[in-house]
Amino acid sequence: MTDTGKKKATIYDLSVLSGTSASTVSAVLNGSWRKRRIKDATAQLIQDLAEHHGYTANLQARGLRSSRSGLVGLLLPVYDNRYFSSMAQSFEALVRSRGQCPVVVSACRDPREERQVVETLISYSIDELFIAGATDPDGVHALCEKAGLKHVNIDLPGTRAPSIISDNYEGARLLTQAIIERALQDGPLTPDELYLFGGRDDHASHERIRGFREVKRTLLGADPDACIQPTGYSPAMTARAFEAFYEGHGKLPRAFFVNSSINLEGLLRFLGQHPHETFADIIVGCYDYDPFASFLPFPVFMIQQDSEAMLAKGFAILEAPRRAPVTVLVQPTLVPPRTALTGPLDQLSDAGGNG
Amino acid sequence: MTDTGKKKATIYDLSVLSGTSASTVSAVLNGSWRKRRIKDATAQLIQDLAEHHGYTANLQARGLRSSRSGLVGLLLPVYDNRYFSSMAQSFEALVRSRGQCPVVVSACRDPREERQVVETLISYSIDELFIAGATDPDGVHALCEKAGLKHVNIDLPGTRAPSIISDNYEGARLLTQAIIERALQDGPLTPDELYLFGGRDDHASHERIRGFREVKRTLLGADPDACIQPTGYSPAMTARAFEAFYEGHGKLPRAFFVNSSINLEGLLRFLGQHPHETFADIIVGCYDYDPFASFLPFPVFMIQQDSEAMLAKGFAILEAPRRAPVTVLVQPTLVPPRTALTGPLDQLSDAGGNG
DNA sequence: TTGAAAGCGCTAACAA
DNA sequence: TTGTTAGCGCTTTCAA
Repeated sequence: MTDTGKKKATIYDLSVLSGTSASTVSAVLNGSWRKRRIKDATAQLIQDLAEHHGYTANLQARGLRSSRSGLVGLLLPVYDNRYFSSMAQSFEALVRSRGQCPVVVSACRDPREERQVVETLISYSIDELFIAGATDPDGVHALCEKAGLKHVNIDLPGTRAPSIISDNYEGARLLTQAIIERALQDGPLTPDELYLFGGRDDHASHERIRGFREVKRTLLGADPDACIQPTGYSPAMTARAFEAFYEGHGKLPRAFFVNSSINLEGLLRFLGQHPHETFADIIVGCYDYDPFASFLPFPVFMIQQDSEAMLAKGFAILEAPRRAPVTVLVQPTLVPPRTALTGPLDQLSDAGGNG
Repeated sequence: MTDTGKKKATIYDLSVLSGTSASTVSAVLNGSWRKRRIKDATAQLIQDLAEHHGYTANLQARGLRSSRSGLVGLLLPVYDNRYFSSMAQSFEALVRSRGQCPVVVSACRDPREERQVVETLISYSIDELFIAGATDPDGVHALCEKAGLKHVNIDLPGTRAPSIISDNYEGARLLTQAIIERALQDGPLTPDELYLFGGRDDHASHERIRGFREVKRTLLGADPDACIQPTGYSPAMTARAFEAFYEGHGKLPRAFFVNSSINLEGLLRFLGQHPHETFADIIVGCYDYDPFASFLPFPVFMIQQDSEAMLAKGFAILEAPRRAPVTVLVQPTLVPPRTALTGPLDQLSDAGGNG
């Protein structure tokens, strides 16, 4: 780091300094020198020089030339909840451990934005793309396909690309069963005392609703259609749905299944408007894990999805020679109330973060 | 999008098709054509052709040539908590609204990793860097300086670069006062009933501790040193600290200040090991905002930092002609218990996310 | 109003 | 074991 400023050193600077050619320098500095049979002494000299002058490769130039970038992308719908933020956290570690550079982007569940973002990533010649939560997976797939970009869907059942999805049906069954069993401890439960809130017209919601209805019918004998209340994926809309229900019925259902932690935030906004003693005896199941939600003043069962396993499988599939549009199911876990699990942060040293 | 495959179209393909030169195509496609006085008809023709063939610029080539990339970086310590994930969310929106491409990376609070990540970003010729939570801001600063990369520190008091920081002192005062007032409702509070847990040897912790002690001394008349319990920033370590305290005293303090949401997660892990009735009457202040924490079964006061304002100020500073290493203070907000605020997600249409 | 040409920093044949 | 050379796709003078 003696070079105190000016412009960044290039392989040409180094070739002059070392009295070798640029291609020799290039080979030494990008690791391909062993197979180019460059003398150890030459390599050593160049490496020392590079170190001394604080050389770092211009990755845009390298990428331009080799049409690869060392970048691996993760496309998220949003950052701001524990499911996706912990997925991003795991992704970072995984990609780094493979010597590549993770790039996380979000597209706000907007199909236009999704395509736009993916095009940008393609323009940077990213090497692989993990798609977690696109509203239009097949549109994104088409772009990737066209650009020859390897990609997998994470927790998203695309029909055209390999997909690793959480077993939403099984998870919903687990969760529904847990809610019912818990509710039965407080006395008999009639079918119209158990609702499902949240979700939208997507695959995950369908599967979860299917699992919910099936278990409910089996255990409670019936499942009136009115007990399914889709609200979309937004805290505000979910809060309104609870408010409407409350106005109509004078209370919340005794027990309910909430389709995601975002919907659960909607419940909180509703609760914030009312004394919580009013709802002291509700029982909630949430399809998602958030450590704080686990300690709310009523029982909250949660389903924790194994995003680390999904990502790992994703890499495995991308590495495999044949990449048929398979669908891999990953099993989620039931988390009982008042359970604070460890997360990806725990793998860091004195991990955690300010904030 | 008629071109069904093969290689991506380049400006040369388009120049042949349009019967113009590559430089004309380039100018038309990068928006500089008005000032190059290119005929409207020519521009239109080329744009149609580009559209038709699904042309997208190779950003690595553009970046290589112009040594800019359109990329704006945000360096986070970690993703997985609401403070940073919501900062990432705001960052995305802000950068996109300026027509640039946000790149979020994390460095796990590891100084080596931080420098490494920043070097990578520099190698991609990113245009600006927001540094939120580096353990070694001045080391990072040196790298940026050397590369001529414009950067600001967010919630981090670097001495060498402009810094926008949350007013930790004032926030801690607000929070401490709120805790004390609330505790006094349940009866008199002695100085040894109010503790501070969490934090480490960093600027933010110092400021918060200073604010805490000052208010405590003013309102309660004293502040024994034993009442400050630094635990580092990790849920696991914080949980152990609470466990140790509990073993020693047979109870938790009546009221305490927790230094971050990560430390608060540590409290949860501790609580998960004990019946919560035991702690039904504790009063907690948390320096950070998490919507779920707001509804825990005991009063939780929180401080919400205004990361959106910090980022916005950051952009303003980067745009200003003179960039002295100023320090800008941003005021945080006190959030009373059972208050679920809106977040950056609410600015999306039917926002929110699966998971 | 447009084109020709040079070159950003790097990689990878192909020669030597 | 190493050097020469020809680009990767784009921007940007400068000349026409």
